[in-house]
Amino acid sequence: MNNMLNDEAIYKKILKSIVEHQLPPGARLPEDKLSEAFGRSRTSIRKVLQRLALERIVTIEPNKGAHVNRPSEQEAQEILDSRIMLEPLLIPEVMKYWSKANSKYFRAMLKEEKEAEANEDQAALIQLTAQFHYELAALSDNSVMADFIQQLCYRSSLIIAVFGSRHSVSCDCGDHLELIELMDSQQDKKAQDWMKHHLVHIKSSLKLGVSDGQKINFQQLFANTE
Amino acid sequence: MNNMLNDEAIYKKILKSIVEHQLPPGARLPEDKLSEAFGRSRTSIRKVLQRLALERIVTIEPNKGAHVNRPSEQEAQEILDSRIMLEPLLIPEVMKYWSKANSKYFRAMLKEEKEAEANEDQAALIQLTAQFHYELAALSDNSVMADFIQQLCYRSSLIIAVFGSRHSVSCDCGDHLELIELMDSQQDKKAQDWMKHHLVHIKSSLKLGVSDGQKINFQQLFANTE
DNA sequence: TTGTATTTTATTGTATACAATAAATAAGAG
DNA sequence: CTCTTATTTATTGTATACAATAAAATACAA
Repeated sequence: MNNMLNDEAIYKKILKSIVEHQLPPGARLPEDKLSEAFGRSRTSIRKVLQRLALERIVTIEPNKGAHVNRPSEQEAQEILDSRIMLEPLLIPEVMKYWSKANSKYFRAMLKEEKEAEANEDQAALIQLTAQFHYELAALSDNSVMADFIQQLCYRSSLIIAVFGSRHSVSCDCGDHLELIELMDSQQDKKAQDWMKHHLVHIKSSLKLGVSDGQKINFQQLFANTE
Repeated sequence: MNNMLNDEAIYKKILKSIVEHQLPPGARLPEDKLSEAFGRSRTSIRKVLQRLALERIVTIEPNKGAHVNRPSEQEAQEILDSRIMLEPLLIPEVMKYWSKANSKYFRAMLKEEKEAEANEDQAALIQLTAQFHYELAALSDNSVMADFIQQLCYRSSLIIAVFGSRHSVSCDCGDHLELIELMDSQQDKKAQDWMKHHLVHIKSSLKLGVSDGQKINFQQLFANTE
């Protein structure tokens, strides 16, 4: 049962549901419904929602409550641009401590990715793709940077929900393997370049500039074509 | 009067006091005392403290409440290393939009810094030094990065409180002016290098490796020297 | 005294009650 | 019927009450 989860556990459950698109951008998160679902008071739920809000996973509007954040086009670009700047920069730091054990661990993760892909388990696939990036960053000896990257990965999941094509999420299982191989063979510069291109590719796969549901042209949408 | 400040205002007041070292690292932040001081219920105060905790300005230990964060040596290094990585990277972005108006604004800020220095107003000096860095970052067209830098600047203020020499805080009023002049004359590369050296200099001015009160060698300290 | 056990005090953790606000519905005027 | 204005309903905002925990002070035995 869900009974008597602590705040951290509630936080993780909600976050997971959002990252895996079970709770899509824009979804309302009413305090009393969640309170009932988790068997805790609204106080605890509010605490969790406020945390998610500070991490920009959720937005809280005064007197209107919490919703899953729906990133704007600008936010999407800023987040991807940040990742394009930062993640390649961390590669050399990661490679300093790169070991056989690391390689094995990440190859196992890629296998899971492949399985999720085979089973068309979209939720698991999204989760694993993000995990790959932030666990890699966590191998650098700078947890301040790693935590920031992790947050950007979670936010990227929202971006994909809003602006992603099918291509955005499933394209790069093969690609991730390439990186591991470059790391194994100590090719710093190539690994760094790979990461940059990988992220640029993800960014370019987004359907930016399509004004997703914000200002719909009803004239065009319902034009009489009979 | 302080009566009826909203949460944001309370947050800013507490943050300011911490950044300016009125509330030093390690200081307790009891909910009921703050609640009384601001004329609001503990609920509001808790919300603010939890926000500060997520921003790593404050630490909250279960059943022990909130204290102003006392950064470890490792945390200090990670934060400074992050700034050394990131702030020079943002300089080109900032320079794209650099204008006469910006120059004027920042020169005015430097004037305030000088005044604070002349009046030996340590609090104002610390605040202005941090402000210089994060307002500069805010000129880049990436608010995600700018917000992160801002947080690192606030955390740096804690680092200086713990590991800083007098030198750390007051050394670089003249220096900041040099940067503005490089920006005015569009010397991208030099401005970038300057920023890196500036931050490296700040880092090296810290008294790291002195184990500040953590694990004192009493044997050595009270060795009989008579 | 010194060390342990017990009580007291101070402080945080959590739930709930009530107030305030926004959204949805219903009522009434033109 | 349409638009505006009340009224109701649902939901969030805030304060407070009480429980749980940790720290401090006291009492007691060796």
